Amino acid sequence: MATVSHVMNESRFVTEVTKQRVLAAIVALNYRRDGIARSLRRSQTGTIGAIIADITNPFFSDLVKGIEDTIRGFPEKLNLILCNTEEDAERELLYVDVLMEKRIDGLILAPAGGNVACLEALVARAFPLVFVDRSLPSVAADSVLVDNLTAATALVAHLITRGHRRIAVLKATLHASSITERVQGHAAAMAAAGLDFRPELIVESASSIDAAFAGGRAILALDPLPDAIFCTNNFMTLGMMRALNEKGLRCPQDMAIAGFDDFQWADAFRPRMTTVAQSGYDQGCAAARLLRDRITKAQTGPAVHLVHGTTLTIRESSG
Amino acid sequence: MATVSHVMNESRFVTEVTKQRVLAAIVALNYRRDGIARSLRRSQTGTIGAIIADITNPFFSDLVKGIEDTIRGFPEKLNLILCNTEEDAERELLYVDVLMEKRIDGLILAPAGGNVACLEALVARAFPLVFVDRSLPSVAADSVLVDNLTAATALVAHLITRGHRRIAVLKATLHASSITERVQGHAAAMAAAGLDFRPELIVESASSIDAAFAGGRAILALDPLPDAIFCTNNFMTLGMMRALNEKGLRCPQDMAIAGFDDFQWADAFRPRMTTVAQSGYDQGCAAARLLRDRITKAQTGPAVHLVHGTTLTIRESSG
DNA sequence: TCGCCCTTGTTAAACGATTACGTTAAATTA
DNA sequence: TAATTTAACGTAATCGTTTAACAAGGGCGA
Repeated sequence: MATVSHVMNESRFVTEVTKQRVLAAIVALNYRRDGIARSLRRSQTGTIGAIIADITNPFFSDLVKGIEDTIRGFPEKLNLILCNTEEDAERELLYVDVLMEKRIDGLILAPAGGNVACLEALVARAFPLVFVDRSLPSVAADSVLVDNLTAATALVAHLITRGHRRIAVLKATLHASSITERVQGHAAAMAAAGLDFRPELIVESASSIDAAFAGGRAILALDPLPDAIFCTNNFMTLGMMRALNEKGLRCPQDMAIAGFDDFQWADAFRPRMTTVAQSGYDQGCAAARLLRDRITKAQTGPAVHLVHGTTLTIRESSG
Repeated sequence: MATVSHVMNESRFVTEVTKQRVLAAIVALNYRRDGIARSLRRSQTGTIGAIIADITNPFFSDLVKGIEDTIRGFPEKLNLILCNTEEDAERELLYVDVLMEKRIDGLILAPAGGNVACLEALVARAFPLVFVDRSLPSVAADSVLVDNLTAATALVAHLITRGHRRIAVLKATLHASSITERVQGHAAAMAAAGLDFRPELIVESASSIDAAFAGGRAILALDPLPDAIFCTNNFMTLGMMRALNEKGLRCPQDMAIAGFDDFQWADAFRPRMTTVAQSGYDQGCAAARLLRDRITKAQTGPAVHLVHGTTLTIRESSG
């Protein structure tokens, strides 16, 4: 029994002849070792969790793809359990609980916000946790993010250089740091250009295309109309375009649009969208690597924070 | 110890007072039960696997979303392990192996093809398995599919009624039943219209946007050019559009296009695409329900096959 | 030849739950 | 009062591995 284990794990020398006998028996009996019993004994499961907002959002599916592609390359065979919170903090908490009960080795999380205590408890006992896309300032976990503030500021500044003055924001109502930073970027760019901040130009909607459609309608009901709109993520952009089409307004002739998050098929889009592009894939890869380092204790120091670059992609939608 | 277990599982009567004592101790000690030990003893893990081609493809991310939304509703708390094969049969086999070692309770699979023996062995020992998007005829597992042949035939017939005669196919080189059926649909529609089948009009490329771009170039290098192109999935459509743009050809004026799989944001697409739309989400939900019934033994009969409907959505790209 | 070490293989104690079976005390019956 | 039933909880076996500790056999030097 022990010898079989040592053969399978190469954890001790076994003579070639017995090794062959073991291997032969394994195929003869069609034996597969029980990973559950193994996990119990070794107290590690080779499974990590990813809790994200919505796999349907291309940003997150790219991210998950990055995670998967990366962990597949690791010698320790890791698997990924996927959870969608739909931005619901309660669901997040529930998922964290069941994943911990499943004894995952680590967790990649795009926090919905609001579960600070629970997450602080995790990092307090050195559980491998890495934030992605957003973070919670009070929780000292690793993170991979982009500089939303700077990127959004640059995007809105670009709109201003194109002559737009009344710039509205279609904001996803998330408690995510990423979104609030993007809105702050708008304010910063407006202030820098000496334009006054008008609260009625910030319109919120839930983070889905349908909700954004409604939000877009609200923006188009403003009087006077804005001359440009900044959409804080790709669902917002899509919903906004729908509202624009419904009203028969043309972009960029009647209304300029610029958004956060590029699409994989941006070139099939009309109008071609001016966006801040970020690579969900690369961020997923980086997050997976950080997590692995925590799991293997290759990294035990204080939280490391990676800031990935964004690229302002100017196309025709911004006028 | 036994009493604690019974309190947590409500598996035996326990007086209110001891129950409260147990509960109090649980919070006092911050006790979480170990799901791994539990799984070992009960020999079921509450985890299912989903092996799909590529989470980046909106069809599959919708599908996964459907699975997740559905299993979250089940009383038995199930979790989902996600695996991308990228259409590689070897990777599929590897994933099946490690998932079985992890003792998953069931598996939802979009088979890449080629692992017949292994999958037959699974169903032979009544392991819960459901095919999705494609199936393997010789493996008697549940499935949820669409009628690709009929749908593709109707789509190509539509192109023919629009006056197109030389209709090319940009085919994803998959060994998947779905794709071959779609190509057969093309042949069927052509035959029904008395148009002759020209093998040089079938161009293959791997299932990614980049590969499809190359395939699209190959189609546009044909002499004479086709007057319409049928793209067998959404990656093909995107790649084809890229090739068209590159050559400065306009759709539908210079070339008609029709594709399989709709996009969530089809209305932001230009030209508006004529497509066969299918709901990945609904198929995911259905697959999850079938799997649950197998896991709980609510269903033990012969394989059940669900055929979901498709809708031919005629927009402007087909001319 | 004896003792020692080195090499390989075996035994058994974990891991932390579930659950069949046993036990105790109180309640009921004869 | 003794016997039996019932209610409530406790004991210990079990799931299938890993791995520390032990054992047996062989080679080698003194």
